[in-house]
Amino acid sequence: MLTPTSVRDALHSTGPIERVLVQGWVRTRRDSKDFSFLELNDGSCLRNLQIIAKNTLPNYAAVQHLITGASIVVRGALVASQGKGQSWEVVADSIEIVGASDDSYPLQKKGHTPEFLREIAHLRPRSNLFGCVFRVRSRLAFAIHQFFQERGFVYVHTPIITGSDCEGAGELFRVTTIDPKNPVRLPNGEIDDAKDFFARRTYLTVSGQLEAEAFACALSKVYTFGPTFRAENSNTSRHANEFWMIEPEMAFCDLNGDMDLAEELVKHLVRDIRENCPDELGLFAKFVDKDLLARLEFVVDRPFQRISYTEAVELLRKSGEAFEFPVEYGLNLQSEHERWLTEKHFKCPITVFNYPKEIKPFYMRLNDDDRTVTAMDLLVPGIGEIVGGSQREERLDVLEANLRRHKMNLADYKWYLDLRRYGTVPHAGFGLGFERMLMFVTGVANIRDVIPFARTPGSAEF
RNA sequence: UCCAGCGUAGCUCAGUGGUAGAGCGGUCGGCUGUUAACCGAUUGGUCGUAGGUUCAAAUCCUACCGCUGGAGCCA
Repeated sequence: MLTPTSVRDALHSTGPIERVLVQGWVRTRRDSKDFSFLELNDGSCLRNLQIIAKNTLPNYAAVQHLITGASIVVRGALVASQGKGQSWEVVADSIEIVGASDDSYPLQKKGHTPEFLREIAHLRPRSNLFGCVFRVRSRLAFAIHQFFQERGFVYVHTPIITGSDCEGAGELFRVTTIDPKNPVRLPNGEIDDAKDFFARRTYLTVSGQLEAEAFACALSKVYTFGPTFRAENSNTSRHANEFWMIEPEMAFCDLNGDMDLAEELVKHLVRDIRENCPDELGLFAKFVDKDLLARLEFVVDRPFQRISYTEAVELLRKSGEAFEFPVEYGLNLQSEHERWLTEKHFKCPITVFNYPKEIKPFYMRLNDDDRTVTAMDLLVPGIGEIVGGSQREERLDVLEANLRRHKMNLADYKWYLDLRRYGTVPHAGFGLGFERMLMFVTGVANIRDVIPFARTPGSAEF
């Protein structure tokens, strides 16, 4: 019984192999006089394996009708190629046609636009571009775990269904088993949430941060890595309603430690992908973003710039640039402002920290100036915000005051306040958008093209 | 959700008031250790949908749908 060899392993062979078994999908066929060339791809790598199908094969007539998309199992010999372009090829003894394809198969061997491929999300991983994207996605996820595990972080699975509805991170999807045609109602006519499955209102999580804080205040260094849901009607290339997020949280850590970790993480991930996915990056550099390799090198080589919000506002005001939106202390930085800072002024990733307390959520730690909180946003060229984080308010009285100032119900946060009541410690963390990081390392410009089956407003077909 | 642009063959696009087009793909044939192969022929259309203007609409107008880019929200 011959065990299958992947295309990747076959192409990396150090010598000829008398008997190999390879299987996959036909990318293209070229006929020669007495034989046919088949390009076989099995997704194990970007490159195809060339199969020589001689006209002495009993099913040669059928082989000559193989077109793009067909699946085959090939038995034969791996030999040094006579042609240019590849060092190894398989001379087939037999070709079993497992599943034929026909002329309605939408993928051609020529380039397709990502927009078209998005409409056939079930077939697009068979394209070169998306095969590369999803191999890199897998490697990036692995590199994230590796980074944290090597540094003693504990992986925490925070809940996907959550009861807290006011984390300040946007609109939430409701989770309910209430029959919309026949809900149990209160005397005042409102739906009785106490009769719902969890005996309260529940939602899909918008962040695992609050739960991660609880675990950081026990296991010291933790991280989450899981799906996140936002019900915002966002129609941009950087937003999806279901996305993955990495949220480290560290006890006994301040904002500087937090910024150090974010910078170290981003650099580690870029370095890892450069080292482990060179073929994929080569394809992105060729067909997606010509400046990709130079930008990634730049990121690895140089320290990220760090400036306070106040300094950023000063720089923007002195820039002489005609911005569409006003630059003023106390206002949020607009996309155009962030872009100017990272793309035009510093030309590298930057971390902006210490934002006015009025524009940031309740859990961020108040600075001694009483005006700013220890927020930090890591901005990268081309994408904008990739990391958002802060040192958390660990002082019980200040946190309670924050909750009141944000008009939030203290009783809903009893367990969160307990963390400050019993053995409170300074702690900090951030959220890294997994897809945004993937966009950054691949150069792919639309978030819908780095998610296997994207969920965006009006779109959940697959 | 707001602003702008675009919907023509399976794909990428040209056609901007007067006969529906090209390249690629598919099919057939030729040539050939080819490799985004090459050469010839051929196939292929509710011009996004519905109204309207006009002798005549892919082309002009209106609405709707879809997609793309930008903005807001943020990861």
